[in-house]
Amino acid sequence: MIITQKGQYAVRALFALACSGGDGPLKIADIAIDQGIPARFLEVILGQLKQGGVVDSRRGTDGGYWLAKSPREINVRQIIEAIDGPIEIICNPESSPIVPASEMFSNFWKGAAATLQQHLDKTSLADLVDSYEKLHKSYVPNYSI
Amino acid sequence: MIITQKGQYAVRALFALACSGGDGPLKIADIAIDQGIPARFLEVILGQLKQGGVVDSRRGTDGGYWLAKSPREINVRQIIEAIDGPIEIICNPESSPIVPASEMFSNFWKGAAATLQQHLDKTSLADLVDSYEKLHKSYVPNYSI
DNA sequence: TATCATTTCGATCGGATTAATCGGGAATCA
DNA sequence: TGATTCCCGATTAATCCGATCGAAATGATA
Repeated sequence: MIITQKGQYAVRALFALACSGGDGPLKIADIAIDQGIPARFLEVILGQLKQGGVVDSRRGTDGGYWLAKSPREINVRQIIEAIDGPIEIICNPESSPIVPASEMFSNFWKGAAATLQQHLDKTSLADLVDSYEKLHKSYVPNYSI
Repeated sequence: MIITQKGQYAVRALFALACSGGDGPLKIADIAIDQGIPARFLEVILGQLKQGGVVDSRRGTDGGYWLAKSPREINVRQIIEAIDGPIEIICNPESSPIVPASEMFSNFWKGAAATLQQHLDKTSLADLVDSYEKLHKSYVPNYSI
């Protein structure tokens, strides 16, 4: 596995917030049921996303969470990195000995990471909502010839 | 971390075999020193690569390992997958509940994995040797104005 | 055939990381 | 004041990964 479960949960939770369109905050419990995420774990995740400035929140009876920016301005890479830290292909332990080919390999893995980062960069929450709606529409049977 | 240490070791070990140019097998101990890999761990890795048909080996006094195919025919993706299994962005546990957006997300992560796979696909062992030699040549000081 | 060097195989261990949970405290609003 | 909800720190539980070990099988050589 490359991206942690926690990171996936984060994307799903924000997707739910984006879908709600911003009329009133969404409660943890509701998002959890909606997206099949353990509620208590989602608490932790949303807390981290708030720290990262991706969402904002309010307590109390009509409390809950909402997106801090527009869905068009939030991309998947930002979400993942707010949760799991920088997206790397490899993590270079301090102890790893330097051999003649180390530099070449380091460059190579950096290049691989870059292609992945770019791909996640160019997908925004709005894009996810779009693809979901497109996919969902195609389920509606079409009987016109 | 996305690609395991074990996978990295595998690429480095095969790089060493590719560099040796195929004159006689290379011993585990030698590769280990050359690339800074724990020898005992390299045993496991090379065993797995043999199962995957990437290398071949012989025991005894002049034993050791060699590439089963030409460096041009072995790419990084094959190596990684022989060691760590298929390159996925996410691993979907059985227990994960299905929600309406599950299919959309599944497609999305598959797409992300595909870009990474393609990048690793198009880099062969021969390419790595080439980049290493190119990089190494640049270290030689050039005093001609 | 005897011997030596080397690969081969399976089991295992500790540590790190991750997933998830818990209890209680603090804000918000009616 | 009370109900609701977020907030925070600590803790457990489970999994995975890197690495190691001992002993057996095999091949080359003399």
